[in-house]
Amino acid sequence: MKKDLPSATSEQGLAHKLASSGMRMTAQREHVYHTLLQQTDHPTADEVYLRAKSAMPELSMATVYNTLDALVKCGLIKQVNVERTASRYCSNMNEHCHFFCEECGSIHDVDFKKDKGELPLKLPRNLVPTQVDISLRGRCADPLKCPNRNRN
Amino acid sequence: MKKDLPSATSEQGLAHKLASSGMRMTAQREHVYHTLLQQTDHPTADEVYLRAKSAMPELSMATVYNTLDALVKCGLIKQVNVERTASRYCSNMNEHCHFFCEECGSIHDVDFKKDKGELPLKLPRNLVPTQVDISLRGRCADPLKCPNRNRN
DNA sequence: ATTTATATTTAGAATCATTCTAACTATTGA
DNA sequence: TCAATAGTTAGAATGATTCTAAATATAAAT
Repeated sequence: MKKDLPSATSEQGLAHKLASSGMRMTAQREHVYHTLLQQTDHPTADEVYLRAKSAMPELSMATVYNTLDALVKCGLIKQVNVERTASRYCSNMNEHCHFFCEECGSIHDVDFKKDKGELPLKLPRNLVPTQVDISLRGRCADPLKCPNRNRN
Repeated sequence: MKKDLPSATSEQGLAHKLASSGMRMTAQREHVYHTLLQQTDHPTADEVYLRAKSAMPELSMATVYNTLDALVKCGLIKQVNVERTASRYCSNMNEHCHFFCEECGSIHDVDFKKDKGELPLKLPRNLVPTQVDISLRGRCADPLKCPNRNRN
């Protein structure tokens, strides 16, 4: 399995993006961010906590929540809410949306087409959207064999 | 203000839809359903509880939750999750999506265009969606004057 | 009508994810 | 090196929702 070491690129990107939101770079933030980059499987805060804690045992849950918030605010990760259970976090920052398999609980990224025109909505002039969210639910081809079964 | 009495139509629709999901018609369910029809403003479970309770004081919160679930399962109402706070409920069953104003907290229904083609997604063959959800966030023209300010 | 089986309601306890608190520690800039 | 500020921590608190177990209502079958 390929586990990238913290790359200079992502470190600098992190420090820079944090700074430009008036936030400091810390060991915890760096570590949580890299934990997210290593396994791009839409973990919950709790899962991030468990993964990150193994290499940084003093890490607290509160810091994980704080850091995830910070990273979302910096535009380095996305918060994914396809279910009403715990939020999940996504380090894929390409524009995409999410498919939730109701059978196996996995979440799959779905890209937009190159030329995505306008959405077919009768949007009144008085409503000005800054964000559009599309989410799909259904089943993957074979949920029982899904490699992401209950984990993606 | 126009408050429709329980119409024969909606009562029968309710009884029938409940029955076809193997559920019984009860006074509580009827009352909660009509409470939802009377004010189509995306109330939370708690708000439904307060409104419904005034005319049926013995009503419990648990029953409101049970009933809302039942109505969602019967296809008589929709659960709306534009925020991670309490779910809201919508009795508009025309196909539509929701706009959430981050300024005033109001939720507005947005209809689809007649001919909504396909969504511009690169959907892999192995993912079969049964449901597509679009949600918008932004601001309404004048959130301060929004008639639905913090309540819609 | 009575009985029986099953569904529903209820209050309150329990749960889960998340946020808050207040003391402590680290980082930055003067 | 010090002061100011930001970040971390454990644990308590919160809020929405679900669970529990006893009481009640409904429907179906005598």
